[in-house]
Amino acid sequence: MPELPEVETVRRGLAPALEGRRIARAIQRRPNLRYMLPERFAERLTGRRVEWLERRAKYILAHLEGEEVLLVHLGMSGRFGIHPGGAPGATPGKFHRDVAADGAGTGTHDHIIFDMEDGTRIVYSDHRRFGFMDLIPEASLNANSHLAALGPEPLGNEFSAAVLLERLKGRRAPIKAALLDQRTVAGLGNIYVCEALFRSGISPNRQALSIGPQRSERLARAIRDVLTEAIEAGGSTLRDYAQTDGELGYFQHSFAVYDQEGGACSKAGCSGTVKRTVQSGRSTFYCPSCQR
DNA sequence: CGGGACTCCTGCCAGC
DNA sequence: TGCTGGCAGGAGTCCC
Repeated sequence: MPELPEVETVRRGLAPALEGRRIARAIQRRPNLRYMLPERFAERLTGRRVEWLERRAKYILAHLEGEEVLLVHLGMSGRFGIHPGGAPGATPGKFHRDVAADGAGTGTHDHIIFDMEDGTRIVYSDHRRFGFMDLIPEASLNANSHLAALGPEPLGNEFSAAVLLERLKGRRAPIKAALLDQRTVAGLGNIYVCEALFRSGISPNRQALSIGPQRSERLARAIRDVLTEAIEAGGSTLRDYAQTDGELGYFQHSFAVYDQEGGACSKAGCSGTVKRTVQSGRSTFYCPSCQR
């Protein structure tokens, strides 16, 4: 799933179709995603105007009219498709049919559908169903269990080398695991952790507590740089992820180590080979020769 | 409490 | 061609 850059790309893709627009009808095609959907979920969304879209870590927050927030996590395979004029009723002669003219929203894994008042159909699909949605009062947003423990936004002002250093202090876990923990820094996932560690020349096996001010400086910069570049590239496209418009991000062509097992290390002057190992059940890619 | 293993679900791909 | 096992961008829960 999408990590921070992919989620940000999705947010940007959805914004023009949702912000300031009303949901004429929401449809839920199953009672649960990863978790049970809230009571009367579709009913409560129907007729509501979306004020604005925000991203926090890997979450998309749709602030709704009426002081409620639709919280969305894409999990591993969640995606939104936007179909202009795809809603039933958008085309004369097609009124009150559940199926859009182009069939959008009828796939096995099309779980949630938003028919906007301008006729745009927005379809949420998620074949692995690790994603989820919730509907929560605006006032309790910061107390929400999904959001409360999140670490600093790596692209925000609250993140710095000093903050990172503080958050790694005393932690015996490998730095790779510490960075995947959303309480350390919010929004990183397997790809960008591998890439940031490579850029900063830090071994994924190094204990988090052994990161000093200098390495923290390099690591914080690498995290910011790699995320920024990935967002500019429209995210990374693997297997089952695509942007809202079906276009593909292209940052995957810039991976230095992720999924590059056996490849030559791209660091200038390094003759190492990219290695794959497994840490807490997840693949780690790194160059043993220049990452220390 | 910190940290690691296991789990949820489905699809795809390599290898036999 | 068809089956099987392994793997996938996440993260909550359980257990030591």
